[in-house]
Amino acid sequence: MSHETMDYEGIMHRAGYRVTPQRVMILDAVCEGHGHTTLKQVYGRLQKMDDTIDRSSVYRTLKLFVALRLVVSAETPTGETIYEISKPRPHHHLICDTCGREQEIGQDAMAGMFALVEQRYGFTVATDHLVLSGVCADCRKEAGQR
Amino acid sequence: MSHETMDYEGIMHRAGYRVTPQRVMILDAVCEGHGHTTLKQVYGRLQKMDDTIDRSSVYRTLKLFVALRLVVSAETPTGETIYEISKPRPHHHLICDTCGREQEIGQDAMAGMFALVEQRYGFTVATDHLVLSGVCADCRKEAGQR
DNA sequence: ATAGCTGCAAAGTGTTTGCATTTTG
DNA sequence: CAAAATGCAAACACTTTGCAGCTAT
Repeated sequence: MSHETMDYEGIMHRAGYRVTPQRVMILDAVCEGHGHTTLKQVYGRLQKMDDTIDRSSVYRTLKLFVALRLVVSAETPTGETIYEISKPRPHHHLICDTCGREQEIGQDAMAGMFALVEQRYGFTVATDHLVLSGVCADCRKEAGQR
Repeated sequence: MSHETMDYEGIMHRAGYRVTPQRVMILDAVCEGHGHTTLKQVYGRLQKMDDTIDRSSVYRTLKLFVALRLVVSAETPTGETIYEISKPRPHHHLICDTCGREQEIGQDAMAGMFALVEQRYGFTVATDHLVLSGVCADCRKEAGQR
């Protein structure tokens, strides 16, 4: 879901926050990531649009967006924080250790595991954006040929 | 597995690294965490044993231990890096958002999900130490009573 | 003996905060 | 107009690095 298809202005307004050009640009920049982006990448994209925007605004705004659930953040196994426009349905990611490619997978791939954890340990999982690392199909095929 | 039950000296030695008192102390301090610890906590414990040990040694050593697979590291959903003595079998953790308690769960809880990801996307998951957040059984019970 | 490790100090990175000024509603 | 957001600069926290001296093998 790109931010144009969601009522981000309404959400921000209802929560008592202002819609400033910077905030719109930052949301745009997150969208342009198509999937994950790091804060660094967001900041880089913003520089091209308007180089007066400050890093601290990006930090503040991203944090706000996550609080408002306009944006989701997650930690990769290597400790990077990544941001992404919220989707109507929770989803997760696979990142290939070899080629670095990222792939999105649906909540249904996790549903069984979450249910199992709930059933077995009585623990209700809230994590809605997992990142798994491993080796993708293509890279494994290539590795096999060698 | 506490480090006393594994041949850490042999592992280090075979890999061409020296077994120094600092390294032994750091491994001890990770052990004392019983489950997760942060670098900060490890450093705190070390201070009580020997306050001449330097932070940089802790950073270096922890990194070495992870490379040697004596210690496993993981990222929590909040972006903290946690360390833990390697266990013979991979396992994962549940952290309760409400009470903060940590619970260990076996690989078998994930096995089905990993297999599904493999089958459906051809992606071989390598992540061997996941941390899920959510609400534990006790806290949910309490919340329900209110 | 010597390659490797440690502590120290300094430099990097990444992130947060206080405040004057500007802007939104 | 008032409240809130921005940019700036400084502070902060976390992590890495170069190097001289020390230590395990």
